[in-house]
Amino acid sequence: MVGEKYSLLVLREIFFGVRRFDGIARNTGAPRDVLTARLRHLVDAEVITKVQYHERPPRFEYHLTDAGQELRPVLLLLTQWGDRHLVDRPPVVWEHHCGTDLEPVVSCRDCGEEIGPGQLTPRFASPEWTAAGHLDVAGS
Amino acid sequence: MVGEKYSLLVLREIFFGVRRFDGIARNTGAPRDVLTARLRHLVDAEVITKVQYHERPPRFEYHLTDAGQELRPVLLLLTQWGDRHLVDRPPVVWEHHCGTDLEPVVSCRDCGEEIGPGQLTPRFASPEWTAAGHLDVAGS
DNA sequence: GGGGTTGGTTGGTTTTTCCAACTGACCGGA
DNA sequence: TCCGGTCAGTTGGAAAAACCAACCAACCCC
Repeated sequence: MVGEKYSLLVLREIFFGVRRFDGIARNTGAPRDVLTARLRHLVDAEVITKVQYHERPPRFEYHLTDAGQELRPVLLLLTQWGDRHLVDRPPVVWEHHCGTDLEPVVSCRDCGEEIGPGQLTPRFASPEWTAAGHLDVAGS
Repeated sequence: MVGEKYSLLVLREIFFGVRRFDGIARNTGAPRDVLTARLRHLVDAEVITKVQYHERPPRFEYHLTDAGQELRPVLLLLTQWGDRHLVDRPPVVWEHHCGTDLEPVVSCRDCGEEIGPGQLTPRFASPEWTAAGHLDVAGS
């Protein structure tokens, strides 16, 4: 989903409130035909929906579904990472309704501790993955 | 960075502990030449480093830098989203050192509240963005 | 000495992306 | 009524990227 070029940028724009074809095209720099394909794909994946805002000619806006809304934390975190490592100064800050500039933190629901390195071990659902050498964590 | 095909998958593998070329190639399904390019790119971006583990012939492992480690929460959250919306059952769970299966939550550092829809408003660093109609949030 | 592992590179084909131009249906102003 | 602009795409051809199978060098173990 997010591995396709521009799909994350498209979502970013929609999170900003830019919901129309031309606006998204301008802000992402995506070629219009590629954008058409991406939007269709995101609609198919039920991340966004096409909402008609004008009868004739038919004009549409792209709105987030509930599933799409749940991607917001991912974007927020990715943005934070980019702000820290890729740019000098954050080009945009999100103001939280508590009045401060948002700094998102990720923590464990159960113990409340913030996630840091060395706290996690993966456990795989089906043993055949590892057995087939398909995911040989050990041998590396 | 993450928009390029396979780069997120490569990082996932390294987070799993798969650090060598052949293992990453197997688990991601990336063509070897593409993988070569991605790894080089990630090294250039200082997300991972090439660590020699054998002298002759020279053999390398790819390890996360500090910046790379900080991408882990992003992957965790993205995985959580995929588990919820794209697959039936999570193929892998991360065990937190507190003893439970990790469910990551994102919250505001200042007020501690979990991030939900409708709590955030964007503020842009340079007004020319909006002024140029380059990012016209309003007009949509 | 034969087979397997490892970390790539190479050459040629297929798939995507890119880009500029075009379309059709409107709207507002002169 | 004509002219320009907006909007959401579509089209065709060129450029870039991905894909794939084969190859390579330098080991290792038996």
